[in-house]
Amino acid sequence: MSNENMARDNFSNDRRATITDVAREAGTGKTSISRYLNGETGVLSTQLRERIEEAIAKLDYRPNQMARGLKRGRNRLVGMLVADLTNPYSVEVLQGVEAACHAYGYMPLICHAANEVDLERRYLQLLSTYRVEGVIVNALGVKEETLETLARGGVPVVLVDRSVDGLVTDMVGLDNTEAVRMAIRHLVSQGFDELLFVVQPYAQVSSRRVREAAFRDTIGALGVSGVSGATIVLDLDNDETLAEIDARIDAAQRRNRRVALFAANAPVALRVALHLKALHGADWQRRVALMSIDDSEWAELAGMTTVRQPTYTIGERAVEFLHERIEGAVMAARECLLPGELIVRTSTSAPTNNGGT
Amino acid sequence: MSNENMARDNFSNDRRATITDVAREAGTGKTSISRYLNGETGVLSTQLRERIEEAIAKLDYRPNQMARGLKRGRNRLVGMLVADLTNPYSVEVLQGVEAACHAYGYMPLICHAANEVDLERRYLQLLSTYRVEGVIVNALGVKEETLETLARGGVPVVLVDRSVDGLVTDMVGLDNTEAVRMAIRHLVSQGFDELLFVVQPYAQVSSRRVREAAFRDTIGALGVSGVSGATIVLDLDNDETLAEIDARIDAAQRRNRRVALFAANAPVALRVALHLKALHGADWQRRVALMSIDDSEWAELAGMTTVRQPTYTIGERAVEFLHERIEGAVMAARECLLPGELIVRTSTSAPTNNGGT
DNA sequence: CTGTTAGCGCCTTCAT
DNA sequence: ATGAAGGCGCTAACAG
Repeated sequence: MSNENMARDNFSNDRRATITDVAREAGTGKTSISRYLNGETGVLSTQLRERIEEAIAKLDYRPNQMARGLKRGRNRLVGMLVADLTNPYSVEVLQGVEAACHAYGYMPLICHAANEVDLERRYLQLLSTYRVEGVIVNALGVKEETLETLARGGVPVVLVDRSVDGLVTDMVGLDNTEAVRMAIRHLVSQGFDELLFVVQPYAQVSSRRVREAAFRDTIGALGVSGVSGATIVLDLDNDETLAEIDARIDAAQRRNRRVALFAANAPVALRVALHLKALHGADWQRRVALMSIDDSEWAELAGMTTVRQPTYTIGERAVEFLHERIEGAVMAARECLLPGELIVRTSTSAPTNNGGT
Repeated sequence: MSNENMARDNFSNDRRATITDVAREAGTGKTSISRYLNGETGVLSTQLRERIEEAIAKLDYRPNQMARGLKRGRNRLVGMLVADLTNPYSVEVLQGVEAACHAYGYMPLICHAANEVDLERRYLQLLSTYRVEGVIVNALGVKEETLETLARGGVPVVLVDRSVDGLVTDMVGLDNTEAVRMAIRHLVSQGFDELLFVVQPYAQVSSRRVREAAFRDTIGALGVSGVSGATIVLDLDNDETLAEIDARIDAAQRRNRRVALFAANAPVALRVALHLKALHGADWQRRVALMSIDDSEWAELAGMTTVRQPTYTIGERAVEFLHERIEGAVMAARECLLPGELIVRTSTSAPTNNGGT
């Protein structure tokens, strides 16, 4: 037997070592190994412990989590279902989730629904079959029977960013209402008096609805001050809906209004920016002001004012909620709304009131 | 008992139903249930099958994957270790991986190392304890003992984008050499004659080294034609290294050279762009040409020329390789280098040769 | 302090 | 065509 293979080949060639192998190697029973693994130290004689450590090292033994989970009923797995990893928001939340999971000793099982309801359902079922101890869900929003089944089956669920109709669970996200107010306050203070809120079709996504409602309400309350606004629904999969934006801007500028576009999230902002650039050329930013919720990486490059979400904290908080639930806490569903932060950049500085034609 | 609870409460209240419960409910043995679950249809009488289906539905039974895996030795889990989810490249590769995994019936366990070696190692170990059947790794690049242990332990490993010193495994990524050549060819054809290649410290990341080498070689071969170039190492965590870029540009322009910056990847491109913007203002793009490898979402917005990587395909191919290996294929390590695609935009159009001062 | 004995939920011969 | 029994790797009572 070649020298370099010695270490691994001691016992049966390929198969990973099991607790039994270790016990045999250490000349003891499986129980002691198990105790050692579970940190029940101090209950083992020093010499036994040493023998065990040697055996483990020699066999390169790693306890099989599946088997442990099967036995004790908890596998430390938590599911994290993300609607769209393409959205930087999700990735940032994810980072918070991951960090918190590690702190609590969970292993996050990340699933990416890619905005497809079928995938969402499929992953939810999969998570269920893997017996995750809890699930953090950035749901697509559609009433998902599987999700409800999970929740009713005793698996803790905490929602992120969006709530789901008819499902009462913990939920954590941005304080959308206040965020929108903050943004509008800023725009108005900068002298803009015609605000165009651009949002994707609400579909079932609660945060979009809430943001739009907040926009409408705030504008309504501002009516007397001469500030007006309107909502434009933009379908990212349908370029034609972009035309309405142009029309609105045109009309307003013709009336000599100082127009500002307010995108409900980063994907919308990007699409709008691309469109405006195609329309007005490289210096489109001098033609129309644009801000958005979500502080994406290119916002700084474009000098676009944004409301940054406390994404990382959202992720952390979600895990905290989940952890409490997993530990057995029983209480009414909680809602955690975190404040956004206004990042002022040049895009909303001087309302130059540059006319239309 | 309230009516709405009837469905779930039939058998013991909370615990998920097990195969035994189903067998009892269907008035048969566990074996038949198992057979049904494994699609050994045609071996079951129609009526038995119906009874089983009813029982499963009634109890909302889902087989426990952990238990199955424990028994048959394969749990259909594959690990996907991502160095940095913040990099859109990774997310795109991920999508290919996910799609392919579904096609093959694998469940991808996604782990995010967040550029931390400790995390990388920890996740690798975790994946090992969960007995994944294979791992796709976008490694940090450092010589990772754990990775080697895994591979030698018989777990198939496929590397993405980067290779790891001293580790021979399948690997799939961009054809960096050709990509760089293509880019340089483009720049030269556009009239640029002073090319500055900006890359992060190579550290252990093979793709960076390869790209830089390709740049140096290609420029070298071009020497006669009056095209020159240099490599600038940019540390994203140290703003001071940006100064060198300015100095180089200045010097070259003073010599009346037509300068183009060539970023080795998206993060570098973004940092450089931000810097240039801070330095030259909103119309920085008229002052200096910038292109990059990686076609990030803001590239279109900035009108930046790029080489787009076949990210999705890379992910798919990685899973294919892994699958073959899991199925037991034995052969020498393969290397799959996919071609990039040049996306020409305005940033590299007219080398206006705008002087320095 | 340490070892023995039952299972966890499922699959797989092996009988029937 | 169907069921009974044993065991995957591990933990958790019980005994010693």
